[in-house]
Amino acid sequence: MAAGLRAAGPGDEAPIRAPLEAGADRPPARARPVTMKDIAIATGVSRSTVSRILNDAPLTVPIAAETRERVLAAARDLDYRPNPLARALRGAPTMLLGAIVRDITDPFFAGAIEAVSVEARKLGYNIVLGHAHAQATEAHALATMLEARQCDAILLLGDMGNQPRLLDDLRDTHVPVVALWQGSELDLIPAVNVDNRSGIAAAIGHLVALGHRRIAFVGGRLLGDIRERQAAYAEAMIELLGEVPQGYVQLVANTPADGEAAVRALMRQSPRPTAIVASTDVLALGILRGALVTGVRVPAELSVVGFDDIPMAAFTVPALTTLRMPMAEMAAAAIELAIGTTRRTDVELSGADVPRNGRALVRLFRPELVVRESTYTADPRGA
Amino acid sequence: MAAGLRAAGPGDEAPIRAPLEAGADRPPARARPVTMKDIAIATGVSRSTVSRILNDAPLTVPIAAETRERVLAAARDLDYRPNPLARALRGAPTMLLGAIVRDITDPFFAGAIEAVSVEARKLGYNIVLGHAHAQATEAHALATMLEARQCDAILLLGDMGNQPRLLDDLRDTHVPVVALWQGSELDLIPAVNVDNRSGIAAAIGHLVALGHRRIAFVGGRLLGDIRERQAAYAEAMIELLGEVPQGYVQLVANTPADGEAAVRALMRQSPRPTAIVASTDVLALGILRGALVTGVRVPAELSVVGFDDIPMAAFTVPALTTLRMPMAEMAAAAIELAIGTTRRTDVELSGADVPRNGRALVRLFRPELVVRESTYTADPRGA
DNA sequence: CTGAAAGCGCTAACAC
DNA sequence: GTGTTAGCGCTTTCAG
Repeated sequence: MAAGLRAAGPGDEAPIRAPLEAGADRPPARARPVTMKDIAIATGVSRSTVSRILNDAPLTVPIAAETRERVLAAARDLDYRPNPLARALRGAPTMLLGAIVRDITDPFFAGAIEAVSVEARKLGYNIVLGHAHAQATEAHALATMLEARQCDAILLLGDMGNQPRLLDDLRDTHVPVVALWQGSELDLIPAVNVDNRSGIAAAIGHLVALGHRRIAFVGGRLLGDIRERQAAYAEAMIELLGEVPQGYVQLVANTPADGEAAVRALMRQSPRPTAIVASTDVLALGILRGALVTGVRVPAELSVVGFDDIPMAAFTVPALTTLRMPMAEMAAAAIELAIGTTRRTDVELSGADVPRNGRALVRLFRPELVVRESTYTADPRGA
Repeated sequence: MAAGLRAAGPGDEAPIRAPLEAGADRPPARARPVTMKDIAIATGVSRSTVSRILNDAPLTVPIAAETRERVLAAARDLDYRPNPLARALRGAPTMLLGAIVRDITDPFFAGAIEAVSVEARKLGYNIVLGHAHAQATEAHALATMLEARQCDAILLLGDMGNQPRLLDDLRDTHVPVVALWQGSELDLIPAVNVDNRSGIAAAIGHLVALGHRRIAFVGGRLLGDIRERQAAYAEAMIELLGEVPQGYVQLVANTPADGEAAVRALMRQSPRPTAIVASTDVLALGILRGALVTGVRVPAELSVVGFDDIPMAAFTVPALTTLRMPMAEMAAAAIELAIGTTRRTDVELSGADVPRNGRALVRLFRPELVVRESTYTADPRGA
C-alpha cells in the first residue's frame, strides 16, 4: 500500500550504481565499505596490527589478547569484510576460475558447468563464465579474462577448435589452462576427457549383443570428440563387418533438428540400419523424434544409443540408452590439474594419465553404458 | 627455439601457478606480466605519462606525438595488458556481473544464463556465476561475491525463496541487486519478470478456443512464479466454470519425473481433464512422457501447454505448445536496471513498469503463445 | 608537454 | 607486542 517510489530518472549522465532504494528499517547500506584503516582508527592500533589479527596469520607473532579482542570486536561491529581486490593485487589468488564454454545452451555443457561449479566451490573457488559463443565470437571473452589474469586458472569446456586465435592467445598467458571435454586432440594443454573409444565400443558391443549388425553413426560435436567417436565407430564396424557400410555415417551439427534430418537420410539407405549410435544425446533426441515422425518405431524397428546421459535422456520417449561419464570426478580432476594442488581428500581422483605425442597429459575417464528403453533386440528382418 | 625462461622459484613455498610446460616454438610465457613501469623504463618516460597515453583519457592534456608513438610501440612490443585488479582497486568498475542461479541444470535457466551472458557482453561485462544450488547451499556463494564487491552488480536468476539468509545478506550490500524470473513477489529489490498472468490467460484462452473446459494445472517452480501462474489459472477457471475443478491442480517439484507422476494422478480423476497447463516446460516434458506411458494420446485425448519455450520444446513428441518470453530483452532490461545506465541503442527496451506495494519496481514482459503439436481440439467425449 | 608524489586496501620486512 | 615503512599496478592531482 505504501506509495510506489519512482526510480530517479537518470538526468544526463546516469549515476553508475543505482542504489537499492532500500532504506528499509535496517540501517541503509553504508556508502563506503569498511576498511582495515577504519578498524585501526576505531581501536587506536596500527593497520598492520589489525591485519595480523584479522588474518591470525603469523601465529608466530604473539598479540596481546586484549588488543586482539578489541580489534576483533571492532571488526564485527563495523561489519568489516576484506577487499579481495586488494589482496589479489598483492599476489594472493583471486579464487576465481575462468570457464570458457562454447555453448551453455547445450544441456551437456549446462551439466558440465554445474559439475565444475560444484567442485570448484568445494575448494572455495568461484566460476567466471566466459562465453565462447559458438563460432561467432572473436575469442575475446577469453582474451579479456586471460589478459586480465583475474582468474587463477582457466578451464576450457568443450571443443574450441573453431576458435583459431583463442589457443594462440592462450599459449602466452600467465594462467594455467586445462581443457575439459574437448577431445584429446590438442596436445599443448593438459586435458581431461572421456574415453570416447571405450564408450563407443561399449555402445556397439551392446548393440551387437542384441543382434544388430547394420549400425549407423550420427556425428555431431565438432572436431575433437566427434573424430574420436567416429573413428572408434569405424574401427568397430570394420572389425565387425569388415567395412563401414556405405551411407551409414551422417555428419551434422549438434542439434536435435539435425538429428532429425539425419534419421531421414539414414532411413533412405538400403538396407536400412537397425540401430544408430549418436555421438551425442542432443542428437539422439532429434533422432528419436525423427524416427517417430517418419513412422519408424523405436526400439522395435530401430535402436538408438546416445552419448552423455544428459538429464533429459531418462525422459525421452522411449527413454534413451546412453553413455554416462563421471562428471563430478572429471570436473574435480580438471580443477586439480588447473590449480595444481590437491586439497581434496574426499574423492579419490581416478582417470588414466595418457602420455601424448606433445607435452601435456590427458586424463581419460571411461563412460558407463546406461541401458534404458531405446535399444532392443534387432528386428530379425533387419539383421 | 629460445631457451625456456624459468620462473625464479620462490624458495620453499611451492610456486602457485603450475606453468603450462608449453615451451613450444613460440616465446614461452613470461614469468611476470608487463606493467606500466616496464614501459616507462623501456621508453624513458614516467609512469604517469605512460598511463595518460595508454588511456588517451585526458585528451585535454596534449602529449608529444613522438613520445606517444614511442610508448605505444613499446606497449605493443612488450605485449602490455592493463591489470584490471589494480584499476578496480582505484575504484574503476570491475566489469563483472554476478549471477546467482538456483539451478543451471534447468534448461530454462541455462537459456537464461545464455541470454544474460550475451547481453552482458554487449556492454563489456562478464558474468560471474554463483550457484545457489537448490536448497542445499548456504547462500554463501552469494555472500562471497557480494561481500567481496568484486561485481559491479548482482543478478538473481530464479526464485531464491528457499534461501532465507540470502536476501538479508543482500540488503546491506554495496552492490545493486536485480531479480530476474524470480516471481514478482519480493518487493525489496527491483525485478524483471514475465507476465505470468497474461501468459496463463493466453494458454487457457487457446485451450478454450479449442473447445476445452476440463483444464488441469501442474505447478512446479517454487514460490513466486508458481503462485502467480497458479493464481492466474484459478482465476481463469473460475471465470470459465465458476470453480476450480476438484483434484485438477497438482503441485510437484519442477522435474520431468514429477511431471510424469502428476499426469498419472490427473488421469485418475473423473472426469479426466482434456488439457493440462504446465507451469513449466520441464514439467511438460514429463507430462508428455507420462501420458504416453499411461497410454493417453497427446494431443488426441489430452492437450498439453508448457511455459518457457526451452530449446527442447520444439523437439518433444509431439512438439510442445508453450509460452515464449523475450529472453534477450528481459536480460537486457535486468542488466540495465542493475548497472543503471543505458548505453545500448540497438534494442528498444520495453516491458511495463509496474509499481508495487513495496518500494522497488518490477518490469513485466508478456510472453507469446507458440502453438505446436501438443494441443488440439477437445475430444468431444471429454468436453 | 611531462614528472613527482600520493593513495586505492592490504601485507610483509624491519624496526623499536 | 606493536608501529613504520614500503610497495603491489594504476590513476590523478599538482608542479614544474
